[in-house]
Amino acid sequence: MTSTVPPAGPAMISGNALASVAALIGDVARANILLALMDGRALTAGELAWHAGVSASTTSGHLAKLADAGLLDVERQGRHRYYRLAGADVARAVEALMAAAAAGPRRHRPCGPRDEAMRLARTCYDHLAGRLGTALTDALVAREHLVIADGLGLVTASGEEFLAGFGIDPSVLAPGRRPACRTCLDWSERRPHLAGRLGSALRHRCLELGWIAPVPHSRAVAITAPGRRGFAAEFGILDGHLAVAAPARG
Amino acid sequence: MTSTVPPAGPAMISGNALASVAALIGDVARANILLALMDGRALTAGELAWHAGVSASTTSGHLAKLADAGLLDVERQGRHRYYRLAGADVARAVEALMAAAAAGPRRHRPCGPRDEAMRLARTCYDHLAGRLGTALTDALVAREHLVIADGLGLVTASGEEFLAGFGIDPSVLAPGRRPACRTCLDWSERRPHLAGRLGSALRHRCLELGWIAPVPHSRAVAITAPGRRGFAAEFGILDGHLAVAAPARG
DNA sequence: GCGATGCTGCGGCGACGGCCGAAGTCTCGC
DNA sequence: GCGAGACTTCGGCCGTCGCCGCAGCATCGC
Repeated sequence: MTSTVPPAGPAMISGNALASVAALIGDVARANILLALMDGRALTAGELAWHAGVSASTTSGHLAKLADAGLLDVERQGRHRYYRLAGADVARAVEALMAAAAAGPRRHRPCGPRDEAMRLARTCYDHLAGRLGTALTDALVAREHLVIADGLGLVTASGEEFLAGFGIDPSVLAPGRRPACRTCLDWSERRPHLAGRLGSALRHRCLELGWIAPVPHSRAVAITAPGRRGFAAEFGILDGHLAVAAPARG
Repeated sequence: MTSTVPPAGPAMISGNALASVAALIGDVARANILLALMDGRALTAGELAWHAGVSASTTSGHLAKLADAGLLDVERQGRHRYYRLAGADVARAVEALMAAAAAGPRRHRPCGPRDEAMRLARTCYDHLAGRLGTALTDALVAREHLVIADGLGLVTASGEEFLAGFGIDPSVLAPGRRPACRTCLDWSERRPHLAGRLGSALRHRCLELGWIAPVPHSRAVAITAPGRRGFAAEFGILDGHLAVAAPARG
C-alpha cells in the first residue's frame, strides 16, 4: 500500500474540482472581470473587456469559461449580454482568496495610493466594506444593537428598534426570528464587516439617503458631505474613525 | 476617458494579487497538496508528493511556491520538512472555493462513491464537517443550545451548560463573553456547520471519547461503534440522520 | 567514516492556454 | 432594408509552466 503507485492520491476527485475553479480565477484577465462584478451589478461583455484589459474576442472566451463553470450568470438584452456573479458563494470565494492573498506575502504588497478610495469605502457584492463598513459594524456593536461573536453577529432588540428608526424595513430582520445578519471578512481591514440581508439593506438605505455615492469605474464608493454629517449624527462615526491608521475602536 | 486605453482597468493591482494566489491553487497537484493539509496536520514533503501524485522534485517546486506565497508554513525537523497550512485564512479560502465549485457546474459532478466517507464525516482544518458536522450543529440548534442566524451562531446559556457537561472546557466558550463560535459553509452539504474554537473543541472531545477515528490517508473520519451510541444518546443523532439523502431536519 | 534516505536545484522537453485579428451572427436604429 | 454596433467563433502564434531525471546537499544510522 505504501508502494510505487503514485498516479493517484486519495482525494483526486475533489482536487480536480478545486483546481479547476481556482485556475479559472487564477488568470489576471478573469480575476479582473470577477473583481469588476464584485459589486453585484451586471456588466456588458464590452465593459468587462475594458476591465480585463484584453481584446473583446479574448474576453468573450473568458466569459464563456466563467459562465460555463457556473461562476457567472448571463442575461441577453438586445444586442448586449449582461454578465453578473452567479451568487454570493462566488463573491465569498473571491473575498476569501483576497484575504488569503493579503495574509500571505509580506513583500509585494505595494498597497498603491491608487486604491486608497477602495480601502476607505467600497461595495462587496451587495454590502459595504472598507473602513466605512467596519466602522458601521463597530458602531452598532458599541451601542449594543448588534452582538458579534468571534466575527459573527446577531441583532438585539434595541438594534431592531434602531434600524427601524433608520429606515430599514423590519421584515429584513425578522423572517421567523432569523435576523439576516452575516459577517464577511474585510480583506483590507482584516476584520469582519456586516453582510447578509442586513448589510445589503444598510447599503441600500445609505445610497437612498445620498450618504454614499458610487464611483464610476470602481467598486469604491464616495462618502458625501451629507453622509459625513449623517454617519456622525446617527452612528457616531467621525472623520477620525475613517482616517488611515485609526480603526474605529469603540 | 472612455477612449482607447485598454492596457489597464482600474483594479489591476488587486487583480494581480487575486489571480496569483488563485493560480497557485489552480494546479491539480498543488490543490491536492492543500487538500491533504486541510485537516490542519503537518505532513512531510514526501507524503505530500504522494498525495499530489507527482515526483518528489516536482512536489518540491510546488511546495516552495506555496510557502513563498505564504499559503504554507515550513518546519525543519531532522532530515524531514514538515509543511502545514499557514493559517485558517487559507483553509477558509479553500473551503470557499470548494463551495463555489460545488455550486457551479451541474454536470461533471460524478460525486464518486469514492468520497462517500468524506461526505459522511471529515475534518475541515480543525473541526468536523460532512453530514456528521451539520447534524451536530443541527442538534445543538434544535435543543436551543445554539442560535443560528442566517448561517451564523451564538451559544445560549443552556448551551454553555450542556457543552460543559459534555466535557468541553468552558474557557473555550467565554473569553470575555465572546463565544468562539463561527460557522463554515459545508461544501458537500451546502449548509453551515460549526467551526471556530468551539468547533475545534467539539472535534477534539469526540476524538478523546473515541467516538470518531481518523482514516489514515484521508480527511475523512470514521464514526466508531461507541460513537454511534454516543451521538445518539447525547445529541439525538440516529443513523438515519447520517444516511445519504436525509439531512437531519430537527 | 560509510551508505541510505529526504529534499532541493537545474536543464530540457512538451503541452496547455492566453492572445490577437479577421470573419461570421445577431440586434438595433434610421 | 441597410449599415453600424455588440458579441462570438476560428485559426495560428507564442509564452508560460508543469513534468521528469539526474545531480547535489543535508541528515541519520551503523
